[in-house]
Amino acid sequence: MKKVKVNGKTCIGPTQSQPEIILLKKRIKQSTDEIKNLSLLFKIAGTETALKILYLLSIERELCVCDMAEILEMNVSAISHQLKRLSLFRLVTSERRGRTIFYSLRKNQFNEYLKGLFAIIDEVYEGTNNSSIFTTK
Amino acid sequence: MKKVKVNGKTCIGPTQSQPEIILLKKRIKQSTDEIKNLSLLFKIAGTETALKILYLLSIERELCVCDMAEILEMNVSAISHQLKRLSLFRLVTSERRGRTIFYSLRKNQFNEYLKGLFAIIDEVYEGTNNSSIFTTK
DNA sequence: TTTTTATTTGAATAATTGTTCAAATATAAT
DNA sequence: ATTATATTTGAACAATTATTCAAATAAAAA
Repeated sequence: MKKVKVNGKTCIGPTQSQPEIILLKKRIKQSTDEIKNLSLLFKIAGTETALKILYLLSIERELCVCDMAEILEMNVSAISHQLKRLSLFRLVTSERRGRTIFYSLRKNQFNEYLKGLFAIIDEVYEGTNNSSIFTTK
Repeated sequence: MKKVKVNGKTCIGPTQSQPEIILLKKRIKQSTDEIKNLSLLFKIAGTETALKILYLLSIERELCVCDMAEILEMNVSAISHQLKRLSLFRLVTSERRGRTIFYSLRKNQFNEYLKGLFAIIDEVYEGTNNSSIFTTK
C-alpha cells in the first residue's frame, strides 16, 4: 500500500527508457542557468506594466518617468521600479536632461521581437486584421 | 507646499505635449487587452518550471507527466499544474494512451520562437559558442 | 539659500502565484 | 471486484512580486 519509488523513478509505466531519462536530466542540468535567465527575461515581459512601458517606447522614441505615469495612470514610483528592472535587463536606457530623465528602448533582439508583436497588435486597430491575437487561451 | 496636479498631469516639466499624452493614452487604452494577453503568454514562459517543460518537449517529441516530474526532480502535481496552464494557452497538447498521458509541443509561432532560443542555449554546450546568453543583466 | 520639480530608493503592504498535500478520477492489471 | 498506477484537482501554504508610501537625492528655479 505504501508508495515506493522503483529505481528512484516516480513511476513505472510504459514511458521513456531509463537511459533517455538520464540524458534529459543531464541536458536540463547543463542548461538550467540559461533557462533561468531566459525565464527572468520573459518574466519582465510578463509584467503588464513593464510590457506597457515597452509598448509606449515602441511608439514614442523617448519618454520621461512622469509622462509614463500620467499615460498609464499609475504611481510614478511604480513606473520607476519597473524601469529599474527593465534597465537591469538592458531593455531600456536612460538619459538625464536637467531634472528629467528620458527613457528609451535599447536596441537588441528581444526588443525587435517585441516591436514585431506590437505591430501585430496595432494592425488590429488599423483594420488590417480584426481578430484577437495572443488569445490562444 | 501641497502637491497639486496641474491640468490633471502628474508633473509639469519639459515633457511631451498634452495632445501627445492624450494620443498615447488612447493607444494604450485601445490595446490594453491585447497587451494583457501577451503579457500572460510571457508570464508562462517566465515561469521556470513551465519553460523547462517546453525545453524538454523541444528535445523529446512527447513525454508523460511522470517522466517530466522525474527529470525535473519535482512533484508530479506541480508539473501537472504547469501543464494545465501551458495547455490553456495552447502551448502543449496531450494524448492519452492507456493510463499515461503524453504531452507534446503544439505547433505555433511562439513555440517556434522558443525553439530558436533553445537552440542558441544548446550551442553553448556544443562549443559553437561559449558565452552566457540572455544574461543581459 | 530655499523652494520646487523629477526621480529614485527601501521598507511595508497587498496581491499574486507556484508548490505541496490529500483526495478524486481514470485506466489497466490482478 | 479489488488493487495498482497515472494523472488531475482544489484547497492550503509558502514564496514571490507589484505597488504604495514616505523619505532621500538631484537638478533647476526663485
